[in-house]
Amino acid sequence: MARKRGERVRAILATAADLLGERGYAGVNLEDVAERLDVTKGSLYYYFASKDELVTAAIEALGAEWTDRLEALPAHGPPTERLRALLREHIRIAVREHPAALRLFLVPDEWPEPQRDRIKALRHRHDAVFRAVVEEGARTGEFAVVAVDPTLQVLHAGMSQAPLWVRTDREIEQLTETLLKLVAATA
Amino acid sequence: MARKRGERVRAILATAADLLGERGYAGVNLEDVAERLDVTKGSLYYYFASKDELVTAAIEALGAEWTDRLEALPAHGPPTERLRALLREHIRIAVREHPAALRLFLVPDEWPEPQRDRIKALRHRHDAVFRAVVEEGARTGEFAVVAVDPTLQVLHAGMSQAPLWVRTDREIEQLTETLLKLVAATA
DNA sequence: TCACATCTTGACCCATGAGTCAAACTTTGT
DNA sequence: ACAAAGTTTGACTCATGGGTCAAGATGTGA
Repeated sequence: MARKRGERVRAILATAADLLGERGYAGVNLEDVAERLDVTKGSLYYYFASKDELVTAAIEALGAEWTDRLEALPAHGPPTERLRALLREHIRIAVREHPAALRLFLVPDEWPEPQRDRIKALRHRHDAVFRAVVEEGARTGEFAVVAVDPTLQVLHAGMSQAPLWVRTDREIEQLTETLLKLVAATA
Repeated sequence: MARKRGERVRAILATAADLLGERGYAGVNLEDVAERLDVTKGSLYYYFASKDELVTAAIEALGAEWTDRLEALPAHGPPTERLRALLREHIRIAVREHPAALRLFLVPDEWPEPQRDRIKALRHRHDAVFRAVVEEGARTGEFAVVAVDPTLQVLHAGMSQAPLWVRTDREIEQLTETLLKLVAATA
């Protein structure tokens, strides 16, 4: 049944994403992915044609789900509140569910085009969520930014590295408020 | 002569650091490091006992030189100016000289203690340079920060990821000013 | 020129890990 | 109960890459 297959695939992708985050692309071997799932390597090749395929799909799946959750947040209210909610949610997911995601999206430079493009598309969609809010705030004057691009880049950088130092709820709040300063009106 | 040996070692470390940044720890092989230096792998083992030794030394050397240059900046004047100079210099070095340094300091989780400690010490020294300025500014009231730790963390994150998006001088300036907002007094 | 130390080489060993595949096992539909 | 489809296995090949080492090359000093 297709349902069962789908779940199998999802389990594989989730495990691969975990390991990938922990060790980076070159550090992951399919033997270990298989072992964590209590199957053998050959079995993975029944679902995926190659390591690259599996890895790309894993990154894609995690990234898509992540962005889905951000897009599901309420899209009304003042930009400051919406940005705060986005930052908090993103950092929460990173810290609590995917503490190793940092390395995950750091794609090797020498990857084949198609794979890189898929990851790029992912990043683009993720970026758009934050960009919309920042641009709206800048337009209405509620935000004061030096420029939109570097602001977004620092937001992403700060969020993605959060699990390296942040643990507690209080630290999540502090990081969120710190990042909000990037768009705050200055004295 | 000890002088020649020192230069040889430095050349090896620099090459290793480059490759390491491009591909990450697991992606680097000594064969390629050797080839770039026009020697054979065996020769590297005359200077370093193992891959880990070589890699750790390479990270250490690059990191130490980097921090040296930041520490050499003038230590007087108002905190805002000093922080601006630090950010600009750090970003310049990253973008122009070590665009691939991002992966370099992302040490594998399963490394032996001694190696990890050496890298940790490096980061600590680097952090201290920025911390001193931020704390001074916060003390005198020239800076307004949510908390010192998250502020420093976001500064580091933003700087280290700079080469991913920043190229031109103008972009370097914009990123610098954006990061300065993290410590700016709010309206 | 000779002896001694300092490199450098290239062939070698060995473990790891990607990818293959025929055979066996398990479902599912009839 | 049976057959076809779907899934898993484990043993296999092969390339890569860390690490070793004896032999040769290059320098240095007397």
